[in-house]
Amino acid sequence: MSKGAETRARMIETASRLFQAQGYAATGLNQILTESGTPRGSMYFHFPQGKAGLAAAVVEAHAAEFAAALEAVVAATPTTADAVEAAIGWLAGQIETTACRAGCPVTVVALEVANDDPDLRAATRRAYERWAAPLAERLRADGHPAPAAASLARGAVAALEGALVMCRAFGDAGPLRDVAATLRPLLTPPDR
Amino acid sequence: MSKGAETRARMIETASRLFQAQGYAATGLNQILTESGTPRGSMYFHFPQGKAGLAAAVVEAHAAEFAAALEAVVAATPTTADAVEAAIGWLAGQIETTACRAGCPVTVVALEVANDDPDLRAATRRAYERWAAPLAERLRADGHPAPAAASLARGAVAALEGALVMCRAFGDAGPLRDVAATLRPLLTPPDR
DNA sequence: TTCAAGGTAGACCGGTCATCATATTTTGTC
DNA sequence: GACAAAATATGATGACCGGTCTACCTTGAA
Repeated sequence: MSKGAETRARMIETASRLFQAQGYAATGLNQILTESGTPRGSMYFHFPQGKAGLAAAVVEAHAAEFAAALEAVVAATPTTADAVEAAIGWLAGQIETTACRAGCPVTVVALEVANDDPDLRAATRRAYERWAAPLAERLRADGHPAPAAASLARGAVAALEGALVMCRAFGDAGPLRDVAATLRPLLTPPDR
Repeated sequence: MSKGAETRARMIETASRLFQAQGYAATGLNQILTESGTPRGSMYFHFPQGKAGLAAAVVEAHAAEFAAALEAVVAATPTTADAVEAAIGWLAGQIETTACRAGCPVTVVALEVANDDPDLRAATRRAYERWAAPLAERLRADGHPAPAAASLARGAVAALEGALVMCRAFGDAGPLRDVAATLRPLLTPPDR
């Protein structure tokens, strides 16, 4: 990785963390620069679209990272229910070790910016679709017909995202565990 | 209603609408005052805690309104599944008539402010609990044991909230319908 | 080593932000 | 009508905002 690419990655990582903890509009570029130890001049070099461009990169990075994690647990567990539960276990760990400051930057950007930035709306949509895809595929392999599998996968992603928000309100990972219990009977194939 | 109380109510209603559409930090007090046609001096009179106090009033008002709506549909429908579906139908209508600018101000405040304001965190928690309560009660009446009913009710609320965020990203009410389909088998009593 | 491209440093800009303070007006009760 | 409480009007404050600009430095390939 070149020095510039490292600078860029640090900006994205710090922005993601701050967006998760406190939202998009409340996170100023000065804070991102200070906490990442990166220079202002580089911000506009790497992200010519400015703050929105940075947000797009954050959404894309998080989408890829979480999609990879879901694909990995789907490949490593016998049922969709087990995969989702593994993902939830990981998310719960994040919530607990960060005192609820960890969440989902895609949800932050969708809520705060999507109405006024069609590109960011599309980016957040792609992120959610990307997360539903491995679950839907697995559900089809479990015997669900394709439309129902896709719908159930999206429902599961919605439940996860809602649970993350509620963990913020409750101050603990309880809601994620509620969602794990809620989804289990739906994601377990009938032969189990 | 006195003139002052009307001013206060207009502030809360406008703030709620703007928080839903664009988030908390991106909504400045000037915009709230301009769009509600209310005076700046009155803001600090009615809300001595300032913007946070206004947010607390928004959360409280929305919690009460949606709890009342849930209680009404629970009382008017034969099963929990029907009640949740009626609520989802209403929410979908809001999403569609506002081009996705309607959402949930409690989720906005939880995401953006709860980490730095313990009072607002507690207020958002109470709101979610208030929404889960009528569902849990109904699920108990359907035969679910109390701990499972409470957990499933919270899971359902999480799914609803996540669906609202995803509607923002998708630009339509599709995710709410996915969640309705996802929850139906879980909320339908075994004798149906 | 050279040099072009990539990347950085840092000052500056006009604008917005939430809050505060105090004088004034309005409201509501007796 | 009197009067106290409620509500409003309005200007001011210091902090912060994202973006721009230009000179300069660093990197990486030939």
